[in-house]
This record gives sequence, structure tokens and C-alpha cells, in this order.
Amino acid sequence: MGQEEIRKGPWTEQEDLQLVCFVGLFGDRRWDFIAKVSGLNRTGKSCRLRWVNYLHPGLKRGKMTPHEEQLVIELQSQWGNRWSRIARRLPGRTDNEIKNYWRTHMRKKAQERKRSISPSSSNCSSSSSNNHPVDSQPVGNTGKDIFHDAGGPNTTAMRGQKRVEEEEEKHCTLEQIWKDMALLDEDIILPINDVYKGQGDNFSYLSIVSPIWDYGSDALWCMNEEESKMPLPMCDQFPCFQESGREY
DNA sequence: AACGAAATCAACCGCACCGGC
DNA sequence: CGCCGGTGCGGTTGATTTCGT
Repeated sequence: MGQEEIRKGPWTEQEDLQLVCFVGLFGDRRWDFIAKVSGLNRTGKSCRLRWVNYLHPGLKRGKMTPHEEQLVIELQSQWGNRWSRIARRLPGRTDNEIKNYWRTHMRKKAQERKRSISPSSSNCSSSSSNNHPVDSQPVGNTGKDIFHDAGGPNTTAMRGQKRVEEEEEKHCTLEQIWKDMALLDEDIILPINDVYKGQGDNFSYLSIVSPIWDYGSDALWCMNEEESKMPLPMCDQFPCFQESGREY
């Protein structure tokens, strides 16, 4: 009541600077603490989000590259809407960014499909024989489409099953999944290595790293042991960051 | 140039998990 | 062993920007 109101909405440059400063001092873990001591009238959550999605020095900005797009599509079809996990496979990209990209991507795709399959009718969208569940999502008939990221398992129900799922992954090798996918999706799985080569020498996500922070061992984009073993074709293109305790 | 629609981005919300006490 | 606070994740919303007419 007597307390200053918690700020919401867009961050100002000043707030950003303040946050960066305090994260530099105290690390990017104790968000509630940072929120308090920084004097920003923000919640810890809000601070964390701002840092993770916008201020983190390792963030790659700008358009998704073709191979990133490809990877998102592939991983989404494997894991469903596990955005944070997918994001770990894309150094410099955040779960939020990928989530947004996916929504955009699927909306486009749904519309294209709608157009190409049935230009005159709108009830064509849910073909049960569709290999890509997400493709079958109808586009809403209002400005805001009713879009459900349906690919993969039901993520809400899944949350309590993370452990189980991780265990499952140990037994269900991705090689198998990849083989299956390759059969299903030959048309979309590009020779990723070629795409990646296309980035040439210019592509270096490390080169965008701010020199201010030495965050190499504490990047957002790290994988746990199991993930790092996964034989995804892209993984060996990226060095695997390992998360570790941080001392500032 | 103006306007509306569509796309994109940033941020919030609610829920679940985890670790400390 | 249960409670509680902090953190992380996925879903959703609203503001802004871009595009098409």
C-alpha cells in the first residue's frame, strides 16, 4: 500500500542499464534480490525476463537463419512446445523468440495450406491423415486466429512429467526419431550442413558476444548431459555450453 | 498519403518444480 | 515431511511495426 507500485510494461533504457549493472554485480540467479536492491520497482520475474529475452549479452538479434528455422521446425515436431529446450539448441535465441517465430511460421503455413488446398472452402483444415499436426490447425476467422501450438504432446499436461519424459528420451534415441522424420519429411529436411556452410565465415555466434561479460560457462544455451549426447545433426555444429556455478 | 490488416515483438500471467528451512 | 519463496516454463496478450490497397 504505502509501497511504491510495481512497475509494469516496457522497460526504459535507464532501467535496462540498471538491471545490467546489478546482474553484473550479483549474477543472473537471484532475481528477487536484484529486483529489490536495484531499486527498479519491478518483480524478480520481470527482471529475469528482461535479462533473458533482451539484455543477455549472448543474444543473437535479427532474423532467424534458414538453418535455425529448419531446426526449430524439426525440434518442435520432436518435442512439441518445449520452447526453452528447443532454445538450448539455438545459441543466441530465446524461448520467447522461438515461440513467437513458431506462431508466425505456423500461421503462415496454415494460411498457405488453406489457400492451396481449398481456396473456396474453409473447412478443409483438419485432415486426420496429416503428418504434421500443427499444419492442421485452422486459422481463426477473426483477426486474432485461434491458434494452438499443437505439435507434439500436450505441454500443459506434460509439465508434471518432465522427469518421465527425460527418462524416456534416454531410451528412445533421436537417431530413431530422425530416421522416421526423414522418411516423413524429406521435403522439409534440408541438408542442414549445406545450409550451415552457406553461413560462411561470417557466421559466428561467438562474435556477437559482448566482451563485458565472461559468460561462456554460464550461457543460457547449455545442455544437460543427456541432451548434449543427443545425436542431433546440428549439435556438433555448435560447441556445447555447459552450465556451471558462477562466481561474480 | 492514409488507412486497415497482418505480422512481429516484448512483456505479463499462471502454474509447476525445486531447494532451503 | 510439509511449507514457502524463488525460479523457470509455456501460454497469452497488447503494443508497435510493416505491408498492402
